[in-house]
Amino acid sequence: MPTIRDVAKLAGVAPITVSRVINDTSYVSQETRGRVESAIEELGYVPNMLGPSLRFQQTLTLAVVITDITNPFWTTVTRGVEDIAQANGYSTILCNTDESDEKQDQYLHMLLRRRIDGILLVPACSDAKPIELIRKQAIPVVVLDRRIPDVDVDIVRADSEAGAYQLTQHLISLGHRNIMMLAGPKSVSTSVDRVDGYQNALREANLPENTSHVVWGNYSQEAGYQMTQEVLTLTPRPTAIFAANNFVAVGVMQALQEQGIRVPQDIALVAFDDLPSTFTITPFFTVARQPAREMGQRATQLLLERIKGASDVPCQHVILPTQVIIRASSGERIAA
Amino acid sequence: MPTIRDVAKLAGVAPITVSRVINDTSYVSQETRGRVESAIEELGYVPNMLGPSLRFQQTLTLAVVITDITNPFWTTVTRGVEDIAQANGYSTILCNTDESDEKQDQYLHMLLRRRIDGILLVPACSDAKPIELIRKQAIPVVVLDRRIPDVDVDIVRADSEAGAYQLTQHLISLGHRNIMMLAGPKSVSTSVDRVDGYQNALREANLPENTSHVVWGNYSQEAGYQMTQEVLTLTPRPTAIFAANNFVAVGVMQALQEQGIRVPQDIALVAFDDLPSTFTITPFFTVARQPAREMGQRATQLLLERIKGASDVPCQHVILPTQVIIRASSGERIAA
DNA sequence: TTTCGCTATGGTATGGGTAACATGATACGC
DNA sequence: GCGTATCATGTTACCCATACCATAGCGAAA
Repeated sequence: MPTIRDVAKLAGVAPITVSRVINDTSYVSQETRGRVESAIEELGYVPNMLGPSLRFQQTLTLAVVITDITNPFWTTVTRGVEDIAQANGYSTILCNTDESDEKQDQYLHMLLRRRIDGILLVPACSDAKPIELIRKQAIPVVVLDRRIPDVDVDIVRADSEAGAYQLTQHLISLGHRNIMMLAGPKSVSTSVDRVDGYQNALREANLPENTSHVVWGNYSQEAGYQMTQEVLTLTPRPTAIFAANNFVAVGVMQALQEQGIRVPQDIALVAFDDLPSTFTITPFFTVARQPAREMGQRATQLLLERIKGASDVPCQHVILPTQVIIRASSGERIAA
Repeated sequence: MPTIRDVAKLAGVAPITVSRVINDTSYVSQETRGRVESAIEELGYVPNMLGPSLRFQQTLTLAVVITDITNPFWTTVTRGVEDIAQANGYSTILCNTDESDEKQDQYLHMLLRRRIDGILLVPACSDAKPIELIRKQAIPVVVLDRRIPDVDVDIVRADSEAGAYQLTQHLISLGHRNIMMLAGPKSVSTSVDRVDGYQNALREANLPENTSHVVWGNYSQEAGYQMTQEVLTLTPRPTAIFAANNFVAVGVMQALQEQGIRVPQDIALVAFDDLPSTFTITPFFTVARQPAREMGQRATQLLLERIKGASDVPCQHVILPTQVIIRASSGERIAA
C-alpha cells in the first residue's frame, strides 16, 4: 500500500507538501499541487489515519454501547448518534452487549485499547464500575437512557416515570382499578422508574394500596409471554395490563391471543416504547413513545462538548419528555 | 494516560519486559512479573493498540457495511459476523449506507483510512467501482447478499431465485393464475433474482406469457403500500401478491386493510424474508426465510481466510438455501 | 537600501508497542 | 574446563502523517 513518501517521491516533493495538498493547510503552488494530485491518483493513495491518531492522541471515533441491537429503539438512538457524529467528522463504532455485564466489560476494554475519543454507554447494569473504568482513562463518557446510582456522570434519558404515570392515569380514567404492571429487571433504572410512575398514578388516584400489582421480569417477548400466563391465573383477573416495553407487549399479546382473550374488550393493554411502523401493519398499542433519535443526538452533542474540553462544567442530567399515543389497545371506558 | 514506559519505570524494568508480561511472549521471572503486574494495576494501564497497528499494518478490525440498519435481517447478519469475528480476536465496525451510493463511498474511504483488515460489503448498487476501490488498497473483501456483474469477488448470499420459485409454485399449486410480483429496485440483484424465480415458476407451470406481472419499486414499506394501491386498480384484480421483502409485505398489508380487502380470503400474500418473532404477534406471512445469521458467519469465515493469506484460492460464490414457511397469508386452494 | 510580510518548500522529531537482535547469567553434559 | 541450551532482560529500529521550526525568494513599504 502506498505511503505519503511514495507519493512525494513520484511527485518530486517532500512528504509534508503532499500533506499540505491533501489537507489544504498551507501554501502550495498550482503547479506543485497538480503534480501531487496526479501522483495520488496514479498510486491510489489513501492516507493512513493511524499515524496522526498515534501522534496526536485523537482517533476521531466515538463508540455507542447498546444492550440490544434487535430492538429498533436502540438502532434509532444509534442513528441519532451518527447524525451528530458524522456532521462533526467523527465515525462511530457500534457495540452490542445483549445486557451482559461481561460482554460490556470486554467491549469497554477493547474500546480503551483503541483510544477512541468518547463513549456513549447504555449500562448493562446499575453498577458504577464501568464508569470508573472509563474515567480512569480520562475518556469522556455520556450515559444513555439509564440512571446509575451514586455516580456523577452526564446522562441523557427519557422521562420513564412521567410516561408510566400518564399511561396508568389513562387506564384509571377509563375506569380500570385492577391494573397489572409487567416490569423489566429490577436492576435497570428505566424499569424501576416505570414502576414508580405506575404506583404514583395509583396513589394519586386514591386507590387502595393493594391495587398495585407488579411482576418483575425482563425486557423480552418471552418474559412478557410468561408473565402474562402467570397473571392470568390470578383472581380477580386484572382488567388492564401495563407492559414495561415494546417486546414485553408483544409477548403479552401472544399469550392473550393463545387463550382467546381479546384486547381491548377483555383486557386493556398499554406499553412503553412504540413499535416501528415498518413492522406494525396496523398501529394498535397505546404507548408512551420515547424520542429515541433525539436522545442519541443530544447525548452525542454533550459528548462532543466534553471531548472539546468542557470538563469543568458540572455533569448534566438531560431528561427528555415522552409522548403518550392513545390507540385501540387501551379500549373504551369500562363499567365500574 | 499512562504508557508502557510509565509502567516500566515504575516496575524498574524495560518496556519490552512489560510487553512480555502482558502478552506472555517470552520468559519473565515470577518476581519481575509480580512487580510489573502491580505497576499496571496501580497506574490503570491499558495498552494502546495504535502503536502495533501502525507498526505491523494490522488493526484486528473488520467492517460490515449494510444497507438498512432498521431491517432485522441485516442486524441478524451482523450478529453472525460478530460471532466469528470475536471468536478470532477481531472487532467489527458497523456502517449503515441506507442504500445510498454516496454514503457507501464515504464509509469505504473512512474504513480505508483506518486500515481495517477486511470488509464485508452489502453493495448499495450493482456497480464494480466500490470493489475496485477496495481492491486497489489490497484489502480483502467479501460481498454479502448481492451479486455484482463482471467482477470476480467472493460472495455469500441466499438463493433468492429458488426461494421465489418455490413461493410462486406454492401459489400456483393453490390455483392462482394471476399473481402480482411487487419487486425491489432493478439495480439490486436479489430483486432481479426473485423476479426471475417468479417468472421461471410461471413458465414451468406452462402458464401463458401474459400472466407475468411485475412492478418494480424498492425494499420499503412505503413502496409496498404504493405499489399495492396501483395494483388494485387493475382489472382483473390479481388473486395473489408476491412481496419481494418483509417491509414491502407490511406495506401491502396496510394498503389492503385500508381498502377492506382480506388476506388470504380476498387476496393471497407471500413474501421474501421472515419478520422477527419479537414483533409479530401472530406469525402470519407465508415466507421464504433466509439464513441470516449463517450468512454472516460464513462470509466472515471466508473473509478471515483471505486475511490470513489465501489469496491464490479462486473466488468463491457461496449460495445458501432459503426455507419456505407456509402460514396463513397464502390461504387455501382457490377455485379455478 | 533595509526591513517586513507573504509565498513556497523542506528537515526533524514525535507518538507507543514490539520484532529482531544482543547480552549476560546459570546449568548441564562430556 | 568448555561448549551449548535455557532463562532473563535490555537496546534499537520501525510503522506514518504532520506540527514545529527553518529556509529562501520576491515584492512592497519605510
